[in-house]
Amino acid sequence: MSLMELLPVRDVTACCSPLTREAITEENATNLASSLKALADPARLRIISMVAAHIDAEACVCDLTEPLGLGQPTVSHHLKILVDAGYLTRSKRGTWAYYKLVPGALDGVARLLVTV
Amino acid sequence: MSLMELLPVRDVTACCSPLTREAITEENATNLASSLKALADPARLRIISMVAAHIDAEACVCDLTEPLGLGQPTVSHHLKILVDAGYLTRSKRGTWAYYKLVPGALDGVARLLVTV
DNA sequence: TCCTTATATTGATGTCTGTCGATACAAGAA
DNA sequence: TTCTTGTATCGACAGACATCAATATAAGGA
Repeated sequence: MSLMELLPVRDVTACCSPLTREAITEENATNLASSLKALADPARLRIISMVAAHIDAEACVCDLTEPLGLGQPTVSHHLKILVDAGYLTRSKRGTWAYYKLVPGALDGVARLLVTV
Repeated sequence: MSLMELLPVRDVTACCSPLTREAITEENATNLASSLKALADPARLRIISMVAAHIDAEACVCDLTEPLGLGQPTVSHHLKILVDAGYLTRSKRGTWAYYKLVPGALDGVARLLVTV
């Protein structure tokens, strides 16, 4: 239920068939809920969208704080949640930390929701 | 940010293209986050899965409380959130309230997440 | 070495959320 | 009408969350 015990979304989505295809287990429901919770915040959705739209599809913290209108610690906090959940990767170059989308992560979640 | 001011998921997903296709607006991010938040709970994911798996793809509160292991007020609370978010419909017949999936609601959310 | 810059972490605060027990409401049966 | 049953709402409580200011860490430059 908390955002702290997080299985990477890749592992969460590898396990099962779509929600409405067969009854989900309690454990898988807990894991999927955690992955969705990591996504279910306006700032984090915008971060994902901004990273995808940025040059080379990567962005550093300094690219995000001003357009988000949030403090740097808050942005770092959201980025950590997205990395821990497996939606973003972090790579440090010099003093900068660059964040990129994990290919297929969002698609894995989408696959579990779809009904067709 | 709260679960209380909720736009039906149908309206949320009608508005925009996938998250990673173009930068999402602040308002659309807020709406999508609310729709995802309604989904991001183990009990509610299991409810959706159970309703889909039930006979005639509908279920009443009494069908859900025991398998969920939650009290009746708690289940009613979760159902209200899912109805308000536009994932379920409620129809009352006699003393029973029957809940059904809203066709296409989950697919609308999935469409916004997908990157391909 | 010291300074500067970019990022992460810590601690605190107000708000939100999931759950329950108690109660209210609704509808059919006696 | 009264009783019973299924569901909804209310009030309370503990835990979780988003945010910030302050501080710590890391890495390059002078």
